[in-house]
Amino acid sequence: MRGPLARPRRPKGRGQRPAVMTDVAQLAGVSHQTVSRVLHDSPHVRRGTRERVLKAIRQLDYRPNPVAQALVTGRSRSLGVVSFDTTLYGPASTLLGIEEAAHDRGYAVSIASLRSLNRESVVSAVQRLRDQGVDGVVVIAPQRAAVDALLHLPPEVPVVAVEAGPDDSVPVVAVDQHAGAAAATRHLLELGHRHIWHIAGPQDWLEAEQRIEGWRSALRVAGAAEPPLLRGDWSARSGYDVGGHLLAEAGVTAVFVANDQMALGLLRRLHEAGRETPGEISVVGFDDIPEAAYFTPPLTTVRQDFAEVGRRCLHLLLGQIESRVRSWSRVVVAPELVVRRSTTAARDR
Amino acid sequence: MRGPLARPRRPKGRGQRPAVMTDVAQLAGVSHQTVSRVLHDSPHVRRGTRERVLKAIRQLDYRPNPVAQALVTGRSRSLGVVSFDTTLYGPASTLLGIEEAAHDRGYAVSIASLRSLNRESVVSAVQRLRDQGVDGVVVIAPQRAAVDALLHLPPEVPVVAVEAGPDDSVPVVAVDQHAGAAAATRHLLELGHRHIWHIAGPQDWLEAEQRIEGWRSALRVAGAAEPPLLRGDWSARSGYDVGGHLLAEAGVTAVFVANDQMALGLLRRLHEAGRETPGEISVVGFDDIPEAAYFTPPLTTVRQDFAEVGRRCLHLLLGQIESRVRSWSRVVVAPELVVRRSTTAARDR
DNA sequence: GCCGCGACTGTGAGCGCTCACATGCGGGAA
DNA sequence: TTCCCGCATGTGAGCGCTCACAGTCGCGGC
Repeated sequence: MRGPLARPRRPKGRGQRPAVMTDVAQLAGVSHQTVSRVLHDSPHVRRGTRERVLKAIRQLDYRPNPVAQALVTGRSRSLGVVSFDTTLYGPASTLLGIEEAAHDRGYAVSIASLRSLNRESVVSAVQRLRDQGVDGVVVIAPQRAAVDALLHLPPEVPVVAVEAGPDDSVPVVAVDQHAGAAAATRHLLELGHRHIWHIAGPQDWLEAEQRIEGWRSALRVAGAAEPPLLRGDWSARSGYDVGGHLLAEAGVTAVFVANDQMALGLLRRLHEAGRETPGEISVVGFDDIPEAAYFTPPLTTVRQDFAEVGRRCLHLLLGQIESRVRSWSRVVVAPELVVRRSTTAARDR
Repeated sequence: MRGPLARPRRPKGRGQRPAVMTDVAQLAGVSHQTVSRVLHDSPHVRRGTRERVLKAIRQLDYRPNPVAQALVTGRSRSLGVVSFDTTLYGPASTLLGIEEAAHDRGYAVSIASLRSLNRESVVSAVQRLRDQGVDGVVVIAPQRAAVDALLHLPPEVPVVAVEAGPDDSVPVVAVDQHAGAAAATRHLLELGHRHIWHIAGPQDWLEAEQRIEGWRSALRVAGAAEPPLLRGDWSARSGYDVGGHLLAEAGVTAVFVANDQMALGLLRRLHEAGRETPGEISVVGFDDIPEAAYFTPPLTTVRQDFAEVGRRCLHLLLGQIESRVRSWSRVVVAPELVVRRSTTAARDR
């Protein structure tokens, strides 16, 4: 365990070999079991004994070997996270939320990133983590393929998913995409816009679909017409490209874009075409990435608390691990509309 | 190891307990040692035997228990990464580069994120990873404090650092900040600008200091005057704020900003003040985040290949682990100026 | 004065694997 | 034929720890 330089098994010189439990026991004049009890705060240790052991531990700078512990207990106190692209703000923030919460609870976190997104890759990433000894896994991969994969997982590994749609197979933590999208749409409607266009994310992303639904339902409730659906791929480039089509349409005054990057691309496109935002066209994004407040114009968007999602995932997962039952639950965190300057009232009409 | 649901030690029912090496040995009619040999591609196994073993492995869906392997070999085939804010594009990309490369080499990756940045926090993060059993650690924390911490690490743990300044204590992988900054400055100079301002990052960040040096040296070479140094904190907000000061100065026509986010803030500020970019003021950023191409205007910036940095780190680290020597080296990856539309020739003069 | 019981401590096995070594076997050199 | 050697395989110890159980000790009750 203690690393490459500790090799030569049992260097006779006693020199630098990290102390093990027996060393502590010897120094304290007790058995290894007593040391273990002290380590685990067992009540049946006399005060004096405990103190002697503690002192020996300090003296030898002893640290329990987690690998040995894991071998015997069957628990490694480590978790795995599989994620698609941790370079993206959302997943990165969720990951950070998980990591910090895990750390606080004494768990380590291993990551496995997916290069491609299909059932197989997700299953094998989970398997890899599993083989590596983690006690549980959280899957950040809100795509249909990933959800599908979750159903094909060996049932004995505790799993929690982020945004995994309505399947009841595993516990899920999700932001209420529907509500967020509806709020964005309503905001535009309330400003007097009649036709609210939507640039959606890719089809296989659940979040994209849910945002579409939220948009639709808000439109329906308001009795507003539903313009044709536009699709991007989350990138600024795609927002820019789709913006081109939008420009070709007459009378576009309001667009709800499924994420901030695409909104940025759209803003750029509109600017190039000399269309004023929000003067002529109002734009709402989704996510509230840190840069959104400094776009031109500052972007009205829907904030998702990714870190909170991460934290919730962790708690759910630990609950599952510690209770040893594969429970089912769905935790929803609320999004928040943040109004900035990319939206304004519809002109006259 | 095999997780919570495998508990009851030795469930007599043989039922679902994952197969262990002995099971395979029994089924194949060989000793456990032969199974181990097959697993490690030892040459001294007769072809027929090997095949029987392989078949048994498949039949039982046997997978070696990595925890047991780690216990006996003293190697866990896992690496740790400590990083400051993995939500930022740079660290996130580097992390991804490391993870993918590690995966390809059969190593797992654990993360430890730093909530605050000081010597102590870095040391304890490394210690934590270490205690958890990793074979080596890469530190992504290009701040003075982190470099300082690197010097105080127990010498027996293999470490590689990202951007850790000129100290010769640990191997380092870094982008050539000096060259990048100089290229950016030169670009502006070549466009005919006389006064190139610089908005730098925070003082304790090595990258910030190196970019300042690059800027200065390019100025010096060109015999250009050096305007007062401005400081931000990497955030768009700070770029916006510092932009305010810049506005107060007369005759500012060119600004080299130490990262893209601050450049975004500056762009925003200039826009609000009605100053045209690049017409009146040219702006260059640093990093080339994916959004930079869609800023208004598209940002001229210096691209850093973060993923490559991650990959190089990994190779250096594995070299160190596998050779068991703490070598020293410094790998430099070249940045690249990418010219877009936020810079243009100085007007007349 | 003896039994029993709780508080404290020790003993040994075993987690699943690898390492060092022992053993068996067949074939070419002497 | 005999011997030796190298290939193929097996054996046993032990990695550092926890679990289950087995003491040991002192004290109150009958």
